[in-house]
Formats: sequence, C-alpha cells, structure tokens
Amino acid sequence: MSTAPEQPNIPEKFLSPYDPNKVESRLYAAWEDSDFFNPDMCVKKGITRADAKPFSIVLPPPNVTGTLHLGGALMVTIEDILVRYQRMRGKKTLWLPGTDSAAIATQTRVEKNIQKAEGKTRHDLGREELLKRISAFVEENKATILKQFRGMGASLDWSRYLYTMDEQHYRAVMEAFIRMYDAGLIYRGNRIVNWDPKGQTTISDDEIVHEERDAKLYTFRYAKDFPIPIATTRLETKVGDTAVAVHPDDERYKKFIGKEYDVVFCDTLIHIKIIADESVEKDFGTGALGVTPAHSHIDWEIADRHNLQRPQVINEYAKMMVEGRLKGKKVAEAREEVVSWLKDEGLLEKVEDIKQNVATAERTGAIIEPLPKLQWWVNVNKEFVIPYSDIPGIASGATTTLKEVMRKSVESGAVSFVSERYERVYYHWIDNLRDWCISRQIWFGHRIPVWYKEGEMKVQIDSPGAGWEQDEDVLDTWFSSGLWTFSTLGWPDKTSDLTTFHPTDVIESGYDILFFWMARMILMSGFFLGQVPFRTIYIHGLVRDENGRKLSKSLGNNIDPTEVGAQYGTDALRMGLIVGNTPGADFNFNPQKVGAYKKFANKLWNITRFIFSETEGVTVNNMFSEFTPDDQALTKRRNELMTDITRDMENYRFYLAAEKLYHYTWHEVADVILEESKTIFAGEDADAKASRAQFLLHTLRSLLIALHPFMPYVTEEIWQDSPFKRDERPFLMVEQWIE
RNA sequence: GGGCGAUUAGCUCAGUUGGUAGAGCGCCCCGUUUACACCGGGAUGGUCGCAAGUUCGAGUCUUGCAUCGCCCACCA
Repeated sequence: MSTAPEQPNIPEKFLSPYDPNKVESRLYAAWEDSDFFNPDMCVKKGITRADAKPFSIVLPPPNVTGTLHLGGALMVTIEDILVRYQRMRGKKTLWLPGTDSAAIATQTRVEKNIQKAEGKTRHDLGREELLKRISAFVEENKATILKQFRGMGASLDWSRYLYTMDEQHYRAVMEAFIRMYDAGLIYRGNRIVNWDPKGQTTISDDEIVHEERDAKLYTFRYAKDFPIPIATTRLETKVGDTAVAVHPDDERYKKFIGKEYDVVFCDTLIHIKIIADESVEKDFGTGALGVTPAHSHIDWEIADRHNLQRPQVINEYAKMMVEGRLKGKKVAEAREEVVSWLKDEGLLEKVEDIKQNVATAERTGAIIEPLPKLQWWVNVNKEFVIPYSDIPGIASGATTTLKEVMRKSVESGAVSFVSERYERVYYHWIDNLRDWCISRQIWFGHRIPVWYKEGEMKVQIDSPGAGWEQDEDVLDTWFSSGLWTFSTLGWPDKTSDLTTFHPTDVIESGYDILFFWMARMILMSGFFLGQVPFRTIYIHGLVRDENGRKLSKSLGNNIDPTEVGAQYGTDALRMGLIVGNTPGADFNFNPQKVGAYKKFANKLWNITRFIFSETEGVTVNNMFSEFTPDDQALTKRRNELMTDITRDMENYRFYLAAEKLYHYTWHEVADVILEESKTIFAGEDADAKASRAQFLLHTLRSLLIALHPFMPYVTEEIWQDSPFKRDERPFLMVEQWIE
C-alpha cells in the first residue's frame, strides 16, 4: 500500500476503504467493556449526571431458541437509535434485554425432536425428564440470538439481562397470580374454552386464526313431529342440543316458546326447550338456532341466560362421546353419519354450499373444538379496589375493573400511540374482551401455584406438605409477559430500579402482538403498580420483500439480516431498514438500498480523510469566531439542520432524520462544500483557509454525532482517531448531542 | 358485517403545521483516477388513483367514487 508522503499524520486506516468487518466486533466489545450500556456506570464515571432524567425501554424479549429475522433487526435498529440518541442527550438511559421461553413453541419443537430421534412422546418421558431436555435445548441455543443482537450494535445493558424462566421472573409471576387470586380476579371455572385437539391444550381467543372454508349448511328437523326446522353446519354437535332459540318477535315461532320436547336424535335422547333470545337473527337460515351449550361460545352464553343443561358430546380428541352409531367417531365422520341418518329418516330438508370462517389454532393449524373445561380465568369485568393509582381518571382507593384500567390508561393520554390510528383498534379490542383463560395444558412454563388434597385447595408457591398435589397446568405465556416492564426491574421487591425506571418511556414492537402483549402489560402494570407500563407505543409494520410479499421460508424469499449485515455492514443494514420506513406502516425491504448505504458509510469515511488531510496541524477551536461570510452562512444552515434533526428525533421521525442527514452529508457537504474548499485551500487567502478549516472540522464533528444513532460503527471508528475525542468521554457513544 | 390503511418518476418508497414535486435503484450522455469508481457533472422521467369542494394557493384539508391490502367479528 502506498502512503502518500504529503499526508504523514493522517491515521493510515483512512487511506483504504471503510471495511465494516474489520471494525464491528472490535468496537462492540470495546463498548461493552466500557460498561457505558449500563446507566449506573455512566453516572459513576461522570458521563451522566446523577440527577439526570431517566429514559428506559425494555426489549421485547425474543424467543430464546430463535434466530434473528428481519423484523427483529428492524426492532433492534429502531430501539437502538432511540436509546443512543437519549443517552447522548444526557439521560440516564436503560435498555433492558431479555429472552422469552416461548413455552408452547419451544416445547413443541423439543417434543418433535425427541419424537424423531427416539420415537417417544412426552408422556413416555414424563414431566421432569421433558423439562430437563427442554432446559438443555434452551442452553444450547440461546447463545445464537444474543450474539445476533450484539451484532446489530444494540447498546443493551447486559448486566440486567433476564430470561423469563429465571428465578427473579418466576417469583414475580407466582406473586402476581397469588395477589390477583386474593383480589378475587382469578377464578377457577368450568367454562367453554378454545380447545386445540392437536396441541392438546386450551388457547386464548388471540391465538386463533379464522380461515375461510367451503362448508355445507344443513336444514333439518330433530324429529318428524318437531315444529321448527333448524339450520347448522355442525350436525354432529346436535346430539348435544338442549334448546332451540328463536327471536322473541318472530311471528312464525312465537306460539312454540316455552314448549319442551323429548326426541331421539341419531340414537341419542335429547331434551329440547324452545326459548326466545334476542341474539338470534330472524333472517338467517330458518330463523331458529339449535343451541349446543357445550360446543359453541354463543350457545354457552345463551345457556347462561336460560339456565340450560350443557351436556358434553365431543372429547379432547375431537371424537364423539355419545353412545350409539356416533360413538367414538371423529367429528367429520360423525357429521356424515348424521347426514345419512337424517336422509334415512326423511328429516333432511335442504343442503346449501356456503363459505364459512373456521377457527383454527395459529400454532398447530388444527380446527378448534370449543368445549367445556375446568380452567383458570382472569375476570376482566369484576370490580376491585385499586389501592394506589397514577392513572389519570382512576383515583387511589377507587373501585374499578381491569377493563377500565386498560381503557383509561390510553383514553387519558397516559399511554399514547406514535401512530394514532392504532388507538381506535385498541379500544375496539378492549370492548370485545372476554374473561381471559390463563391455564395451559403443557408442561414447560410457570406452573400454577395451586395445590389440592382431598377436595381442599390452597394457593401458594410451595407445597403445603405431604399428600398435596400441584395443579397440572402452566400459565399462559402472556400472563408472565404482561409483567415484563416491572418484573425485569426487580418487582415484587421495591427496588431503586423500579422507582427510577418505571413507567418505562417507550415500548416498541410489531402490530402483530399489540393485543397479546401490550394490552396485557397495561392490565398488569395498572393492577399491580397503579401505573402505566410505558408512555409511548411505537408500532412498526411488517417487513416484506422488495415486492411487498411476506417474507417466508416456504416462499423462498426469506432474508437473513445477519448475512446482509456481513455483506454490507451493520450500519448500512440499519440505514436500509430505517430510511423510508414510516412508523406503523408495512415496509418493503430492498437489499439494493442497503448497498447504497454501504457506499454512504465509505463516503463519510472519505470525507473524513479529505478534511483531516486539509486541516493537518489545525487545532479544533470550538470558540472560533473569525468565519468568513460564506462560512457563517454555511454554519447557519448546518445549525438549522441539526435543530431540525433533533425535532425529528424527538417525534420519532427517524426515517426523516436519517434521510436528511444522508442528503446533507453527500450532496451538500461532499458534492458542494468540499469541492469549493479545494479552491480555497489552493488559494492565498489565509483567513479564508483558517475559517474553512474550522468550519469543516465543526461540520464533521456534528455529522458524526448526529449520524451515530443510525450508524454507530463507522461514526465511532472515525471518532476514535479524530481530534474530537475527549479524555473524559472515551467514546462517541457517550458524547453530547448537538441541538 | 364493522373498522383501518394505501394509491406520488420504469421499480420500491419519502414528502413532519397547505406555499413552484424528492430519495434509492434502473436507464442515457459526459467527465475524472492525488478525499472517494463504494466517484463526479448532466439528461430523461410524474395531469401526485378519479371527481367535486374549501383556499390567493391543495400531493398535503373536506366529501364522494374506484382499485388493492390489512385487522376485528363463531350468520348458527
């Protein structure tokens, strides 16, 4: 390599193109070793004032056994930009990392592995052995995701890292269950649940996806002398009917209301009462609804109102439980059997082809069987006294409900959305919220702290003694995730972290888990602390490919952010994910764009090389006041830009700030100002030279600072060999922001 | 059935409170190899989905329409 003799003091690294691969892991290690990711250390080392305003954000914990996908890379980028910016603003900044056990997903995967390798099911292994295997699997896999987050440049405080199955979080979950139970908000009840016959567990309403399928709508009578024909798609459930509901104003059926009939339907004796219920649609089907309380949510509610029997006729394996010709048949076969029986009896009046939305389990794809089960529930409508509340509109000591807590937290503005339109979606969701089923029939997770012995029940963490059996079920993963903003800070202990950093400032996540997670955090934080969990919700959209298609392995268009980062550099990847990405909207990711930002990193590198070589021997003078009129004008323009950028940062417009900085750097500084400077430096005017030298140095310094949240690596790498570096602040990462 | 969003250059998208339309990539021409070929200069390219309204002025606000997409909802 040639080292130009006329540039003796320029650090040699600037003479060859910027190479991210030579820089990134070294710099990340240096940052991490410095302890400046930890706000306490920043205070201790004099970087942050002890009385500085705190800024905190929790990382939505990724699946501990997962790998980083592009959506995750976007999440990390946005949050790191936010955090680096706030840290440079001088705030006591905490970004708290963690990983999630992802109970169902992880257990399913381990079970599958065992099935493949050993041909055994979890029941062959037993609970204890399975949990051991899962734990080993987690240990083996968790390093990957943590390494990938580091690779993105994430300035997370690893000293506070928490895994959802760690002791600290476990205690929080147990405590939460017990306190909610004591407050009367958690109850055990035999109620209709969404049962996943494949996964053999209950799932919540939010874990259901509706799929449109072709179905047949059958119109039939229970018996020859039954007065009202009814329509249904699920003939096999009709052996579980206990009523026929009609609309109270329906002239056709008014005269039958209150009458009761005993009929033998497909070998099963059923007792049908004709009832009137407002929920029945007069114009659909025959205007009469066969009520199957045990196997339909709506019918269950009707049964509540009319005090009906609720015989269960389908079991956990989606097979018929009745005697006779349907016995033991799967639901689909049973349906065919009922059809042929109806035909034989001359009871089938009509068969129509319709489109139907079928509820399926998001994870296993199985068709959901609604059936009654003894489960644990959180009552979202029951009143309780909130001992302490910071939530506007709910006073300390007031009587309220969890639903009201969720609504008021947002309505009052205590929690606000960066994209306002999500607020209405949120209210809509709350209004339709039913009691939350929190028990799951899997083994990996937080086991319900309830003990039984001879009909007695105790709610406590440890076994009450010999002969007591613990509840078999574990808690819904979202029950524990809902505590995340404060369990990570040490709750239920009254820690100084909790006082300092809660409520957190921002939660940042994709809209796919808005309700799963964010709404539940609001619920939990409101109940346990009387606080909102965060003040601002930043929702990012789905990352798609450049043609707007979803990224998926099966489509073959999956993009591994780690590979992209290795090819173009992490800074370029971050820019490619941010520029043009509006909060809340889906985003099409274009690898070519990332290529453009790789060039940009190099451009900045070369701007540095030029400026350093032209200002050889010049001392940076922050108080310099002898600017030429031209340089005064340029300084004014630069200052205005920085003010503008700061405003964008404060308002979460990172996509704009990044683009403006890009444009200014390349097309104003490099293309115009540097070209013009060549003439000045070649000329004779010493004052103009001195002025321009100071201007260029000040400008480079500003650019590095403003670009650092977006492109942390290249800016830090330049800074480390620049005259801007100060002894008391060894990294650009902890330098002060310029407004 | 209810709600939400989108429609801007060939492609993918920005455009923050209304003030003569922007970026990346692509395409064409020219130049440069002592900051940078991970380069520079220039050119081409848009009736901002359609229609009406408010305004001195509308991509931006209002209304209607069209097309596409998403979310919610168990018409059994």
